[in-house]
Amino acid sequence: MLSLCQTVGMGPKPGVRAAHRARMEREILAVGERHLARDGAAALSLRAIARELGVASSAVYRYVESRDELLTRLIIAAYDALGDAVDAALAGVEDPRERFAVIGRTLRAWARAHPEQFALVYGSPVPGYAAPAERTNEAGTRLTRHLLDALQRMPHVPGLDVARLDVRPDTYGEPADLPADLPLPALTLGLAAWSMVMGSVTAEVFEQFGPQTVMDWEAHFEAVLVAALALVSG
Amino acid sequence: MLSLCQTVGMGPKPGVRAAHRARMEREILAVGERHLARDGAAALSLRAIARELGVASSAVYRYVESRDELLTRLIIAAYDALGDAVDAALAGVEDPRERFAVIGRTLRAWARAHPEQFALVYGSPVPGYAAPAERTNEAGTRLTRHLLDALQRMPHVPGLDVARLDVRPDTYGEPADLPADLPLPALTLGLAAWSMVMGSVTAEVFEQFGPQTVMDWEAHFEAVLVAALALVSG
DNA sequence: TGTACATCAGTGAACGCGCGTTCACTGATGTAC
DNA sequence: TGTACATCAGTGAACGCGCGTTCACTGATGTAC
Repeated sequence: MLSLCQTVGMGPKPGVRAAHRARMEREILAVGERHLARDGAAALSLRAIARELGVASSAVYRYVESRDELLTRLIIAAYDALGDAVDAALAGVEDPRERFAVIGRTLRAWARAHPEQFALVYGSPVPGYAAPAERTNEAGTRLTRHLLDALQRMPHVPGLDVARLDVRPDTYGEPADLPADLPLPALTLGLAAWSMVMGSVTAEVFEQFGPQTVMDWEAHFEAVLVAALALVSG
Repeated sequence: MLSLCQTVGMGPKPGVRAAHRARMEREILAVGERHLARDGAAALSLRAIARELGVASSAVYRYVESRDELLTRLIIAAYDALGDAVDAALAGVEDPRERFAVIGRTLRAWARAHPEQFALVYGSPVPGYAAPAERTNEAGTRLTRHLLDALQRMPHVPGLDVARLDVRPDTYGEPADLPADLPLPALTLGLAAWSMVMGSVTAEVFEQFGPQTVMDWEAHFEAVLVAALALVSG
């Protein structure tokens, strides 16, 4: 891989060191992800990671500024893993209603496969740690952008009399990614529909409904998607 | 209070000790709640509680079996605080649709006032700790019982063509509290509507929508309640 | 009412653990001439 | 191509911290006669 880069001449030649450094950074992140998945964010420990890598605990500080900085990287990695999954799942899907459903299904599948990562980004915040928005924002909004795009492009056929939604324009702000031409009721119902999807995934992954309530989550979730879409788009 | 009990003759007389013990138990729980609110469940520490009470760390073990047992008590206390709030708010409200809305509003108000308690019971699970269901179940289902009761008694006018909900009866189990005479589509839509409410509260309290998206959460939440009720009950 | 004994609350020291982070250091890898 | 110097990776010891939990103990509160 090193020689390949040199042969093809891409960028400054990496050298043995740069290659090792890149591999080490990847391994730290990978081990961190495994520990996260097993023990949760609060228990994430640089010493434990060093131990597993067979290296002195101080060596990790060559690659990572601090525990909190590693947490930040793990958050970004989680957002990106989910974002990549959504990108892949959306490929070739044109109909915006179907795109909404695909985003929901992908979120659910990813959350089930990586519950601790899901908790890290969409669950309760890690106490004593606040992710630096300027580093996480870009990865964190990938899913949201797809979602708002789909909402904007689907037909707006509210599933209820919108006059009953007593919402004024200044209820919502103007974040960078919010499409300006999304009519107000569609925005309200879109957020509501998405909260329904998120709430369902959360209920399943965190087992909020207690035992013996929902037996077939797959079927229930498909019904939730139908209801969510009916709300926004008829 | 002590003398009162003796005079009225309720049960075995408490004595100075019993009174002190009861007060101590209350204080430990209260300090625990404050620490929980400030630092989160993962940081809950018996030593810190003892320190604040001005007592040797070992003394706490007279009243609490272990850290995990205290966590269990705090979970039950949180469920009960929310349950009490819901009970109080529901008093005098007859219309089941309004009762559904009141439950939602109370949940939101309580979650905003006690975000860490909310996270403890409805957020990501505490790693390395599983609440013993036999102790938490009763308090944990108080809200659910009110909810299912309201769902059962409200008119069932689905907000969409129920034929599109391809849900079979065996999608759901038969937990003790699930009313048997709740028709299948109403159950599906009820859970979906409730997920929407929960998802909205979670989004607000955990700030999942990013900055500058929803400015007036109060107004947005009222719209969510309207949408939720429209889904189940027209 | 008074005394002997049992129960309980709280102490303080200790065990053993893991953590984040720093620091002076050795040895290997790169770079400039 | 060879040499002198700068950079980097990794070591191991240390600092200071907080934690849960146990244990033998003192002194106060209750109970039975």
